[in-house]
Amino acid sequence: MQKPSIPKGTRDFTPGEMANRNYIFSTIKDVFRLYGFQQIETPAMENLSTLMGKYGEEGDKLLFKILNSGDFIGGVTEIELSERNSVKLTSKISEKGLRYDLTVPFARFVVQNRDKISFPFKRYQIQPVWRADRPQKGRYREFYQCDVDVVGSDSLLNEVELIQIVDEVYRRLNIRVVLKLNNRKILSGIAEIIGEAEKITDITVAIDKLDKIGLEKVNEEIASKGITEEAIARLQPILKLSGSNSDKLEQLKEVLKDSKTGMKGIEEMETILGLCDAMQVATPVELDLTLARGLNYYTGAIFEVKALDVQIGSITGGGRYDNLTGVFGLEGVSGVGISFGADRIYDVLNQLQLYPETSLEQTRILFVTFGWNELKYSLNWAAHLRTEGFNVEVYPEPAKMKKQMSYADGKQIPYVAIVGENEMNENKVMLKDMKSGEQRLVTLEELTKAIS
RNA sequence: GUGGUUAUAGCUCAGUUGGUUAGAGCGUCGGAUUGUGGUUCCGAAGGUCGCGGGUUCGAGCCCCGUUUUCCACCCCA
Repeated sequence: MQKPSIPKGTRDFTPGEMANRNYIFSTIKDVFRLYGFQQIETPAMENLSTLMGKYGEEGDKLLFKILNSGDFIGGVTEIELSERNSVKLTSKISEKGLRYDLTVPFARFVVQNRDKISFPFKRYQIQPVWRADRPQKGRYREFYQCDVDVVGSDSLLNEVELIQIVDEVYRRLNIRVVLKLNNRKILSGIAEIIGEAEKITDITVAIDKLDKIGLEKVNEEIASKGITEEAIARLQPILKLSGSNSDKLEQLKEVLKDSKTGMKGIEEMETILGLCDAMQVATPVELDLTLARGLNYYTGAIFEVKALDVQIGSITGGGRYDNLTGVFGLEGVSGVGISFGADRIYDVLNQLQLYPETSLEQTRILFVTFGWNELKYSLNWAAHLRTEGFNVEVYPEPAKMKKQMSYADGKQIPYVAIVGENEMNENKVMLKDMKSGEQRLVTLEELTKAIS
């Protein structure tokens, strides 16, 4: 007999775990709806041509590819096989892949369904994504993203609205967070000012590690990318920025005054921060230049949310992308969006034990019986109670009392209706409150009242 | 993809320098208790020690390979 197992980086969820996960999903969904976002779904698999090249070279490697059906090796020549070039061979034997995120499929969706949607289009999407990553803490190969995006509107109000959503979701979930904010235009301005505009990616990736590896190592890494000493020297004041958001912006204005792009970024940042103040966003919003991660397509604001009380990667992230649909042939549509990492939020909630107590209770009352006649009798009562909106179960066989009662206990069902001959004759049931242990003989009407 | 780490009952874990028939707690099932769960007592089922190979008279323990777990790097939710 074989021992069953599941692929690495994937997980099963028990009913208890699902109750907790659904609490997260419904909280997030409720807030999304509060701002008028509408739900869409896209297929788990996309054509590889849609996915490839959208996440950089690293991303392509992390895509799960689906083997073509049937004789997938048939069209491959001996020469191609003997070359042993996996990348080349992949395109011959696989044309579909599992989605890597929700943003690219969404871009595809917008382009393909442009006749059915009007801008600004506000959608949310809660679905699993897959990455062929090596699993570790807070990192899975299958995990859920909860995306909200607005496309077809340049207004910075959209950024602010997303921040309000973050604020509200984490307020409802009772998680203390900080929202880090950066702007790609400011980063571009920095690269421009130090005279290394083409090296912006190398520079930002290195800056991103400032917290982790320290100033010296960052400088080493930048130098190793072939950036001149002079440029590195000019970068130093930026790396050492400190003080409040407005302090930092003042210092940046001085440094970036000759960069049109950089100044535009600062202006955007000031607008967003100003509006957050005006909207009384409770979550601390922090200008953080080291927040440089991000997919290649961010062009304006970049967001990241970190939990304050649990050490885990970011639990929400996103940003503005000016031309995401461009690769699919629809130019000039700007979008901004964020993604809540449901599985990391789940880990945070587990660690902090922040679930509401009621989230386990599903069934309100269980009917426990002594014989098949009593069972039949109970089915009628149950049917009636269900029309009243109660979640009701009838134990499917007249098993031993202990067995039936243990079942109620295990599922934490708060009420049990015990039905024997005496109860049937009186047209009543014995209602037991499982918490207090008290029980009394009641009519259907009294029962309805007692368990509401 | 790189480096380290882990794997023993459904779960959490013991298991001595390599030595007979691999243990515990929890859970499950049965009984004490034929109209009463959560407490208690008794009992039972359940393991090719991740898998494959090697060393040895003898391997859960040592060696090699492989898969898996967790951690760090790369990257990311």
